[in-house]
Amino acid sequence: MKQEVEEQQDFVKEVTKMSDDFDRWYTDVVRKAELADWSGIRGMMVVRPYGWAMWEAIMRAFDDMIKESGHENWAFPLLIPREFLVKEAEHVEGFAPEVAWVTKAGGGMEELEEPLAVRPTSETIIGPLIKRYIQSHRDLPKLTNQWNSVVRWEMRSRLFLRSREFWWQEGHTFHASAEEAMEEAGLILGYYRSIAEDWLAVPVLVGKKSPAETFPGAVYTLTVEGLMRDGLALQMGTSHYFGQNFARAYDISFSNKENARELCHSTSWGISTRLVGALVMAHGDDSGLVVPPRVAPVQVVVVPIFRDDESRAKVDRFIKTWTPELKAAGVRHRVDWRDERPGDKYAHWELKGVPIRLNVGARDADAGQVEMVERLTRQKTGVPVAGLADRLRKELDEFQRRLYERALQFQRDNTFELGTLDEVVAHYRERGGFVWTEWCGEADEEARIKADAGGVTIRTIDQDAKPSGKCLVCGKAARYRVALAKAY
RNA sequence: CGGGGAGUAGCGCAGCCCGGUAGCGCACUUGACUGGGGGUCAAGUGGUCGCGGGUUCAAAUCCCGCCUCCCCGACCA
Repeated sequence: MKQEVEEQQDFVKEVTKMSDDFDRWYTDVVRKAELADWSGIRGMMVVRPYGWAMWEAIMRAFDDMIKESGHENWAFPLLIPREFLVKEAEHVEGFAPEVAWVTKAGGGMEELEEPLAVRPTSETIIGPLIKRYIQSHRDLPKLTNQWNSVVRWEMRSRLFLRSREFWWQEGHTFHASAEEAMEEAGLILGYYRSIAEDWLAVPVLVGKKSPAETFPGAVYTLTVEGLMRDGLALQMGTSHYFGQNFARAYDISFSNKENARELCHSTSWGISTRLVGALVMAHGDDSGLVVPPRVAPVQVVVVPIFRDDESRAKVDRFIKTWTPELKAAGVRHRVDWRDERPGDKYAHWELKGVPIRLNVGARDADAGQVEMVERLTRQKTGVPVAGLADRLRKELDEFQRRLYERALQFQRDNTFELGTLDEVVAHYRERGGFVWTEWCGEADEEARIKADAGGVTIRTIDQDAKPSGKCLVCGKAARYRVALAKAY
């Protein structure tokens, strides 16, 4: 027996409404739900335990996936000698504007003979180091990954989405053949899709980047693109195939079965703490966060309700009869005994997006039940404590599924099909979302879209589609079916 | 990095124009009554006024330099 809550708009009062100002809403939620803060050092953030715990859940999930397929974690240096950094011309050109340099060191701040770059990504240090470990075709594939932070000197920053330092994983793999390397890039993209969809409950478009959006130095870049609730797209993970570009620059080669020297084929791929921002912007509402159960630091919060020592003791005893069962069942839960009023606690945990709250008072103890309230609809349901752990696991699975369904519906409602640049320009004057259209493949036409439609870019190319129509810009025969969007 | 705005208690702000030794709300502490959606009352704690320099008998207030944050642009996971 479920009862609807009449008015649910204003339960959490300390967050700017999403509809009033999405950017302020986002910042309010990230800070007030205790995910992260600015540090006072320009562009550098502090990730707080509640935010980091979500990243930890993502790390665990992804780390399990790559271990399963034979990848190994390494640690490579933070600082990259200039001579290494500059070897792959296209790559350097792409990253040069945002590299931070160490030029002085020691007590006397002595000038270094060779400046050291703080890694913006590690291709250029891993390349020259990994070649030591690759001699023969028997040493391949080399499937490496590292969990670390990197520094990119961004001019404008946003919590989780763009900061001068961010935490991520960067995978770097080396293969004996192009086919195998391309397969690797595709395998990882599938993992990224799973992280986004199965774990974060964010549906994504999966495809290839246009040349203009391809990672510097890559032959091609694969991407997963999510849609945030303000209609902007967010790149949630990329996987790059390098061909032999990096192997050539760093002479990463091996002896094949015929004892001939051959260059490796390599890939790299990454997902970052940006995904925590994605989860906020894809699921949040005017009351704050809504956290997908699979990555939720707290899946179930218990709010005891009592009025004196006697009822407090009674409620405490009652709660202790079933929390061990929750623990055994792997339900991440917390009992909130803080000395606050129940209403405060409700608002607090709603802002933090905890999927399920259990209100437990003396009445419930007598009845052998709890009052279950779920975060999306705030529906209240009386649930007997017999079999509570199983029930909660079912509810959490259901919550995860509904969150994904809701996000998928949103994505569908905000995905359009248009044929001409004029239509695209008109569309983005009014709203956001993805627009599928067809494109000839020329860089000038791509630049034209960006210029005319106010920053709209090609987010991804559908690799399976065979276009039959005309390019939206020039009207010539189209070669690619592409998804457009304004993006973060 | 260009244009605009701002830094005063943990948070949000007033005071600055017109110099005279620091204030309000929330939070916090203690106590009482309370407790199923952000309660009431009372008494308290907390500040080198972003940093450095200058002018002055005297600087949160005026002048110069720097740092940080916010908004708008160009660059980006």
